Amino acid sequence: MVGIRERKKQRTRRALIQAALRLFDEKGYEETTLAEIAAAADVSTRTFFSYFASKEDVLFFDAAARIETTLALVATRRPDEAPPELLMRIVRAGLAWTVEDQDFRPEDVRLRMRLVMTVPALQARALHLLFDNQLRLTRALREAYPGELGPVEAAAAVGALAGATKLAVVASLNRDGSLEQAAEAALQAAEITVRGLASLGRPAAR
Amino acid sequence: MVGIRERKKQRTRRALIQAALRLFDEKGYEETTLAEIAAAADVSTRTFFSYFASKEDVLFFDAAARIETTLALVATRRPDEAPPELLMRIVRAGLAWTVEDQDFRPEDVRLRMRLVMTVPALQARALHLLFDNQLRLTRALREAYPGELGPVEAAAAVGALAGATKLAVVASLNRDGSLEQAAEAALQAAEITVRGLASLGRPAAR
DNA sequence: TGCAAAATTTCAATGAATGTAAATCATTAT
DNA sequence: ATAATGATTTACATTCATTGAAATTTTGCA
Repeated sequence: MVGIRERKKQRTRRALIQAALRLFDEKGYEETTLAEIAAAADVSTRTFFSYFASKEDVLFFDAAARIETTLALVATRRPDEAPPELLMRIVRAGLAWTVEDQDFRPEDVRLRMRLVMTVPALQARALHLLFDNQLRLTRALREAYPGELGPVEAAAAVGALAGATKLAVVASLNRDGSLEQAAEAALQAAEITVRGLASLGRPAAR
Repeated sequence: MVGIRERKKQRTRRALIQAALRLFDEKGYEETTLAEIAAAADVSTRTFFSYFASKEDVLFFDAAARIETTLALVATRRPDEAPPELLMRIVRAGLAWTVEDQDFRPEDVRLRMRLVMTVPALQARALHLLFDNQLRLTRALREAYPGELGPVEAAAAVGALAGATKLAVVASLNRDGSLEQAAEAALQAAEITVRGLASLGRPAAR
């Protein structure tokens, strides 16, 4: 499993990611060609596609790992734990993962986030991945609460939490920028969602 | 405004849409080339791009009209109307628009929905449009409730409702298929969201 | 009718994505 | 140590979406 072959592949993969990040930063996403990325990582253009399915995908290298982790979390559901509690644990774990990324420099984490938020093609890809994960999470949630959670209820719960946190994060980043503030906004949005939108507007219960 | 010129353009636009729908249905989305669509509508390939910005866009011909209508609805906010009530009105209006499409045959409406749900590129585009609309709706909502609604609260409300209904619709369509049932699921999901996810799991309050 | 603006077509080019066959290279069995 | 094996990479060729520029046609109006 850890032969020269495997390690070389990991090195190439990382080289492609780093090359892409650097070039996207220097010249912009659409202005950077695949040929340039491949050249900067010292592989042929064709080889790029045996590592990533598309130009967009190179920036979502951790997507698979994230969804696996999320689904694994659902399996840790405690017997007395209601769906909203479990989902809140998942939200917090997801935010933590983003804020403290161990594999890449904070600089690169911010760069990636900026790219994903500003380049339409990347935005679309991100939303698509997120959506796919919501579908899978919904299914997993129903399995974690057999008989207790109807299809519409599960979809509503997952969709509402994901939608609220997503929009809160983006709105926060658009307004000021700090990752920590965005995470804080996401948490607030999640709490509002659990409590119910009805609590908005009139009561103003602080 | 209603000169020969305008009407001809509308006819060409419609011809492109219909040709695309037919070909996508017959051969599949990726198997259909722009050249074929243009040929079927009797225009040059280049002309396609003066009507639609991309191959994907031909299936989202009503996106602009929808968002305009939605934003206009926000402006009809009544003085005593709380945010969740206004948002529920918007949700219902959006569902109605989808279920009763006057411009196209129900057959084509279903076809389009099937395409958007199954073709990754279209799914991504749809999610991107939806997301953009949520950002605009969030901004409009804050303007409709000046001083009363914080940025996080507005984002949470819009995101939660949009996320819940979206996932409920897709889950419903994946399970059985009828548009009416999907709309019903969306309404239920919206109500759950307004009431709060906390109401799930234990209480089971019918 | 005849001209100016708008729309369309033609032509050319770029770049992402994919298929294919030849060439490389780590690993394994002899 | 070496040849066979299988995985990877490369070089090459092609398709197709998308865009720019110039040439041409169509339409609205003086």
